[in-house]
Amino acid sequence: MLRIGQLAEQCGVSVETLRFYEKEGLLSEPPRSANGYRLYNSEAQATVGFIIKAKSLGFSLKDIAELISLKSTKEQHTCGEIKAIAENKLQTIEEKIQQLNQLHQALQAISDSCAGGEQPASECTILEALETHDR
Amino acid sequence: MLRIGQLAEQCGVSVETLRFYEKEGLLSEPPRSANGYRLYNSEAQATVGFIIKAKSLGFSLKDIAELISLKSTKEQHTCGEIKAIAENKLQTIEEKIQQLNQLHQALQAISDSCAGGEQPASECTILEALETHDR
DNA sequence: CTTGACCTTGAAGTTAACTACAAGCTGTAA
DNA sequence: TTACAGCTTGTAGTTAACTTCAAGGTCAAG
Repeated sequence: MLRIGQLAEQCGVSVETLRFYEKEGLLSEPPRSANGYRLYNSEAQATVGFIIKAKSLGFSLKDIAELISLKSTKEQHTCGEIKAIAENKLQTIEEKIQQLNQLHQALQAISDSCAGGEQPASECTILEALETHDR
Repeated sequence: MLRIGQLAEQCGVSVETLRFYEKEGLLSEPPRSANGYRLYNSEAQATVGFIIKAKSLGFSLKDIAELISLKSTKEQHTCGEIKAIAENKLQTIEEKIQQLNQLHQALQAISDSCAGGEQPASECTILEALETHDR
């Protein structure tokens, strides 16, 4: 059984983050030692690992809470349900990428139009482009 | 001269947003009518357009404040200075895109490993993958 | 003369995911 | 015994870009 500081160290997060996850319902309330310290078992450790991994894959804490609740009642749920969440997230990521690509293209075009260099910015084409509201 | 509600309508933002931009120093304090109403001229309108356009290109309000301050003293600055800001932003966008691409690839692989469908999620490979902390 | 749209100010609320702080108890090493 | 690290709780602060609210002044129409 690990104390909170040990679990935090193992998982590479802060003690405050673990208490925060507990408060948010991502991490269930662990048993306490006689002096009131939280004592975590390896299941708790796995759950924190799950949270960190899911976060690194772009899931929000809200998403993760949903995933954990499905996970804890695996038997009552289908692979399809889980996969739908993943695919939904994939789509969100794709949309973000597309938006950023458009952004990049537009800004690149504006930036390319300006030679840069030492001449005064009085007629800088970047500033001009930013003033122009096409559409 | 436009009152704040008219300018807001013209620009497609809310009245509160305009007052917020003023408070943040993006929009200079306009003259007031006898009754204390803000009165905007076409220059103010152009500035709001500038803000909106720059925002749509991924600049933060902080970036935009900097751009506006350079803009207002164009003569003392070079195209190179302006272009550097644009290129910096382009790089940030590129980094975000790359991160999202990596994310997408990892999540896609995990999602693909699961057939989906009606079988119970007891051994769902997505949940398993989320539990696994490789690295 | 009253209704209603529009304007004023300043302060507080929103969302996400923490982070920091205050005040105090516990356990161990010198 | 006295530091000092580590634990407890609850509350407040952070960032970005607004949004909402409260309380009140202004102006044109009916």
